[in-house]
Amino acid sequence: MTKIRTRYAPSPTGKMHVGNLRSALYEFLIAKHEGGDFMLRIEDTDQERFVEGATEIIYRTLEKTGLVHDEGPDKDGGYGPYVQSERMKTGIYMKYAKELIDKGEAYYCFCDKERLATLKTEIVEGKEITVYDKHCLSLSKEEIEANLAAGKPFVIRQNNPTEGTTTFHDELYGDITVENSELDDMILIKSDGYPTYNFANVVDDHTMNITHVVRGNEYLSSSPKYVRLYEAFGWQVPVYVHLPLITDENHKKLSKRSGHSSFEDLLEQGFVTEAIVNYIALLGWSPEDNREIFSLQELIEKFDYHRISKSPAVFDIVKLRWMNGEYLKAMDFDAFYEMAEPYLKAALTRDLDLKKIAAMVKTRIEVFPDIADQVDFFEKLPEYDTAMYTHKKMKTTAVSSLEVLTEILPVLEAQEDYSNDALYQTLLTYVEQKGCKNGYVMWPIRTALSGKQMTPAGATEIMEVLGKEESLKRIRKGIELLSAAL
RNA sequence: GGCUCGUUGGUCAAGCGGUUAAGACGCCGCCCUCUCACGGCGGAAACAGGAGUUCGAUUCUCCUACGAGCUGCCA
Repeated sequence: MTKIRTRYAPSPTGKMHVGNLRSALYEFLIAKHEGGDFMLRIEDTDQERFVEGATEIIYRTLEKTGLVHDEGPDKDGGYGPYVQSERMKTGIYMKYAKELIDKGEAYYCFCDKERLATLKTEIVEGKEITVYDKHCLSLSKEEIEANLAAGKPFVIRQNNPTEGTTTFHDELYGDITVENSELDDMILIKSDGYPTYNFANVVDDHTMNITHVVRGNEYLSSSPKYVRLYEAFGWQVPVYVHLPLITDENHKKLSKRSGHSSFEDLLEQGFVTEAIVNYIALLGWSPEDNREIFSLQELIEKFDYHRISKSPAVFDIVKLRWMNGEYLKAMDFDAFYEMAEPYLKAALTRDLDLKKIAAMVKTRIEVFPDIADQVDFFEKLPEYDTAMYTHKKMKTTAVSSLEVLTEILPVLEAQEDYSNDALYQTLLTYVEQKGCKNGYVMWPIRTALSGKQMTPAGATEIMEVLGKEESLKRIRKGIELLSAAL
């Protein structure tokens, strides 16, 4: 069996969106699962849409996600160049286009915009539907020569038959057959000399020995035209794997405007790379068992592309958040701290034990920005309503809380050891004396310390972090507020 | 409009002629607990509709509906 070669062929037009990333991931996995090669090819044949820096984003993203390419512009594997604009300079596309012309499978077209405009047949949903009428196919050799000699702008179009059908096979979708009359004579070479995606893609995939063409579903309906190109050249048609679309919650194709769907945006929102990769791997593919958490290495082992689904998948940020939380919980503490520290520092300016706080928060957040809301009370006691002291389950009321706080204050004032363990012992002793439930005592103290309904830690842990002075200050404040309210 | 593809709970999905139709996220309830979270247990929630084929269809075929993609000198 020949070695599998797949490719990720993005056009450098901006950020890498989740759909792009998933294509790259699947292309990588399909190759690596079989010990094949994965390559990167930059498709920059549209100079107008080229965005400065976009190529760098592609490199950075592939590197960060671990989708290491075996060949690419920066890693010559003998099939270069790997950038289409550079390939064009070698004359490769024009050479093959001419070969097609010689075979009668393509032809020069000198039609200008004005003539094309007369072809407009109908307008559907604001878009003009034009079908080229093969006008230039009937040009004589002499006319063509004359036009060329006169320097008249031209394009080269594919010459598709008007009768019969074309069938191609997709690994996921099976055989797809279309009437040749539906195939319009698409442009192969643009008037600026650049090849269109349609042509460059076929030429490059063939000349770079790509065995499995893996790409988005949006190419499914134009694939018959590509297959005709392969056949016209007499080249072996590659294995096709068309991937289902990823949509937003409204089932619309993920768009830049719907926001936050690019890989970089997700990182900014506090997601970790591994979780993002893991999540998108499951968007359109599932393993044989029920497992959901996979490292890249494990994905390589398990990824059988025949299990890719055919229907589109909705990108669910809520589930991604859950998965990210799973990754944070499983993360080694030092690694977690390193990533959490900037968020901690942004939220806390006092001198507090950030590591202790990080540990508290680790199992309680899904993404890093969640930290702010969790720890804000350490920084500053918020304004709070004394109604919070009344808690049904804890059987506490404003009156009972005032009593507890008043009784415990001198004890805490006398206490020297403000470690969690020591404080906890002290409070338990008090609970025993009183003969009440833990919560009856803990709730009012925690409330006074935090001013919040919920905190990432219990009363004694909070005191440990806050320290004696601040803890007492907050408890006195609680007594003051309760007294005033009663 | 034409062509192509798709359609299992709100979402991701398993299923590939016979099942009480998995599992996960989310949601709800209970337990655990120094509040919340974590963790544990449980619950509500689905085969788009209609014809066939078959002893039997979620699984196969056709039609309809809905959705999406393409219909660019964009990829």
